[in-house]
Amino acid sequence: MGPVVPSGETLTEERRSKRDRLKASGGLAYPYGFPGRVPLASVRSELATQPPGSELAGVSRRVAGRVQTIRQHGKTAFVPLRDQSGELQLFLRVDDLGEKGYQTALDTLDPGDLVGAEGVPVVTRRGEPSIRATSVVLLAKALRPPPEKWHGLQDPEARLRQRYVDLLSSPEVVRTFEGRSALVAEMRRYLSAQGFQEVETPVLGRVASGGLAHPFVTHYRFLEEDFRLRVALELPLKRLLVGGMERVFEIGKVFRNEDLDADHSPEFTMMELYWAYADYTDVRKLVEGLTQDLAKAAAPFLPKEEAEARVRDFTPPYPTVDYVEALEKESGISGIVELPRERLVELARAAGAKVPESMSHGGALDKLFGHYVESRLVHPTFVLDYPLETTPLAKRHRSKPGRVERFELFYRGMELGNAYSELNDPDDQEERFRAQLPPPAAGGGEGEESYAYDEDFVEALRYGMPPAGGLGMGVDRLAMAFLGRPSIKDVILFPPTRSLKSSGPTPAPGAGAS
RNA sequence: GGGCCUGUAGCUCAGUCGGUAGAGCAGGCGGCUCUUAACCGCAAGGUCCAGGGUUCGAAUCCCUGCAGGCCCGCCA
Repeated sequence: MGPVVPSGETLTEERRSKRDRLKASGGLAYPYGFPGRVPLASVRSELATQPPGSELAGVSRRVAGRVQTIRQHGKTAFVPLRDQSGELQLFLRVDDLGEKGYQTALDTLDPGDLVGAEGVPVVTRRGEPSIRATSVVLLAKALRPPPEKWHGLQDPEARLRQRYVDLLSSPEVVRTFEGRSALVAEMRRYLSAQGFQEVETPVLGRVASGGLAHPFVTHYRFLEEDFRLRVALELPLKRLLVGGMERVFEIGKVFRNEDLDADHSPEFTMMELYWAYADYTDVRKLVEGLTQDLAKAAAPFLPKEEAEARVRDFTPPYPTVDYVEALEKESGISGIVELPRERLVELARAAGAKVPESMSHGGALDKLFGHYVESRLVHPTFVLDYPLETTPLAKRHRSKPGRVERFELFYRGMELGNAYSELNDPDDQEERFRAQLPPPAAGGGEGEESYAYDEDFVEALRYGMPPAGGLGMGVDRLAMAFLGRPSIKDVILFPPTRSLKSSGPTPAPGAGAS
């Protein structure tokens, strides 16, 4: 005997030879389509009022889907199929298919195969809606077996690395992504109805600004220049306000060269909108309307009680809290924002945050805010009016000194959106960018993690940007929030994974330890 | 980056005190003309994540590495 063949390859070979046998007998292993096919759910609903043991006499339907399992009983067999609409079983009988056709079907089919069938809609004596097939054809052979039919694919790593297997075996995962799709479609519809135009701005740019993040850097050979992938959509969109577009939005990927965890992914989808002649209070009303709408749009994708609870949660108006008041209240330290930077750094460290010595006053405040306040904001809540130095692109508050007109929307301790009355004074903008540059002696190698100074943006402001309100929302997080998923990986189809290194012998560090 | 946990058949999982590998599903063969995780019988299927160490003997104990999950820290 030859070397041991791994059993996984044996399974693949068995399936391959079934396919080839079909080909040899004149069948097409991979036909070009299956015209006239109707969704399985439509046949199911046609049969909804039919009593057990009856059929739609004289009717013929063509259906297609993936074989879930094959229950064979000698001269009859039941083959449940699944398509995107749902499930329906084929009822195969020697009497309908003939000896040869019946045998061929059972000899070639395996769970996981994609098949087409034609036949009469019937309800079996046991009451199961079915197609009593008069013909069955293989549409594509699955050389790999599907995961175990009862438990599905459980290995969390495999579910990410081979999302297609996760999807084909787990309708509820498909459902989540259908829900995400519906949310994004509703967002587009809503904004469009409010008069916003969707635009597309560059992913590649020389300066990655508009957000606080490490950019990904790449190289454009033709221009012989390094480019950065955008970390936010903000600055190009505001340039459009300068140019005379009054209501714009963009939904697109942004990239931040940072850690991956339950609510962060290095590439994620952002929606930003800019609204000329409005301010952050107008934007707040819009966010209430939009999120209320999204909660309703998500309802069909959730269990009834969960959907109702979510719709209740997102019934405006949402409570508002003042940033400083909330921080003072939760931390129990009055006058906290006036404390010197060094003291804030101490406090943040005492609260368990990892804070570099050089951290700015605003940065330390944000740590404290995150620690004391954010996790407690369970129901939708607007936090208003952030300290000036935390927010270089927002307009100074009209009545609260040292603050900007900004709000963030929190839900279940997670930030869903961020909005400003947009700063449109070019001189102030220049100054605020400068204030954000890393402290000269700080070092720490974190140089890129600041609001990069976008010179051309300041130049654009010099031409005059109308007063405006702006908003950014994390689309992935919206999907998490409205679809009730705990991890951002649950709403990203193909999340990043580490590469699998070849598992050759690793050098033994303490080689030959004796 | 720190802590805890996980990795065994294609899939889902057992594996006791360290004694040389198990089940279910899927697949193969046989049976069965209304099943619903169909059922019944037979046979087969393994790089126990990788490398090293301890030991007469390692899936099991120790070390290192790889991959993943959760918690913490951090950017949304």
